[in-house]
Amino acid sequence: MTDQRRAVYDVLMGKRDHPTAVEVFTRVRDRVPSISLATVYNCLETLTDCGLAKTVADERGPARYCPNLEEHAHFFCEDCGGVSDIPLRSRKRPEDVWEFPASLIVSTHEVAFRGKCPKCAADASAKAKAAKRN
Amino acid sequence: MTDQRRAVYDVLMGKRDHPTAVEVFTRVRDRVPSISLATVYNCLETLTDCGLAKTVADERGPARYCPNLEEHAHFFCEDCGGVSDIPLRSRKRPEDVWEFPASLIVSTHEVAFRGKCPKCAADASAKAKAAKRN
DNA sequence: ACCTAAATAAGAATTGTTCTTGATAAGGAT
DNA sequence: ATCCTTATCAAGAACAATTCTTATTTAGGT
Repeated sequence: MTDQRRAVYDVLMGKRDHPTAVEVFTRVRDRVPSISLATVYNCLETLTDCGLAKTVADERGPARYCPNLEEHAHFFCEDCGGVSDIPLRSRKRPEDVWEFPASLIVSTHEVAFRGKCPKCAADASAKAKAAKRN
Repeated sequence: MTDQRRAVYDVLMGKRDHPTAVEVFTRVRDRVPSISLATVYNCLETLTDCGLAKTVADERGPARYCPNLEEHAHFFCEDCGGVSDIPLRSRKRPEDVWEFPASLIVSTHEVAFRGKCPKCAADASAKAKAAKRN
């Protein structure tokens, strides 16, 4: 655990959103001004290899990083671009919903939902109402 | 529907695997030798916009394309790199397994599983047995 | 203090995809 | 049939995100 790795880890834990590597880079430079983007990538990879963070793939956009180690899915808001965690219901498993062929071995899964977050959904319906009145 | 689009569509339907844009490109050149990769990208985008195909994002690898319009998840084999479709159990929904905050509106989801396909799982266990004997 | 292995910084290189530009073609109006 | 409008295409440049390469720095063990 080097200075750089500690700083990257602290940044990730400090604001528990889902920053991209570049966002981590800009945040971490406050503490380690000499750090390079490549090092941030290296540190993030090291942390995920150690199981201290997870990567969140957002389609073709930049990868995001997540300090939530619980099993969970991700929700991507189409309007504001925000990312949030969606927990698994207790005692439920993906196998309850999808039908796997026998003898297929599943080791991991990634689940992404897209739509409107509560805030953007409210904004959109408020806007729709306003349009109706005119 | 132009020649190029028809050819791309036929390639996608002909061999119902999950080709990348480059794979589609090499296959479609048999029929339309003058086609360019950029046109293949354009055609694939047009087809997905029309709802005739779906894109399958494989982490940071190249995007793949899928002619299966049914709702389904994807399985990525860690060993052979193969991609296969995983159907939803009848009358089951992702909402059965994940807990969404109220007033969040989900419009789409993408589900990816990783692990070993039946073939690679069999190969791996055969190899493990062989190693045990020695 | 020295040696070795690992981590870092800097920037080049790579990969997959999108954009730009001018050329080409298709369909409708004259 | 010719012109006009619009969409599509081909080619390659541009782009963004990430990875690789190389030399330098650092830390820990002898």
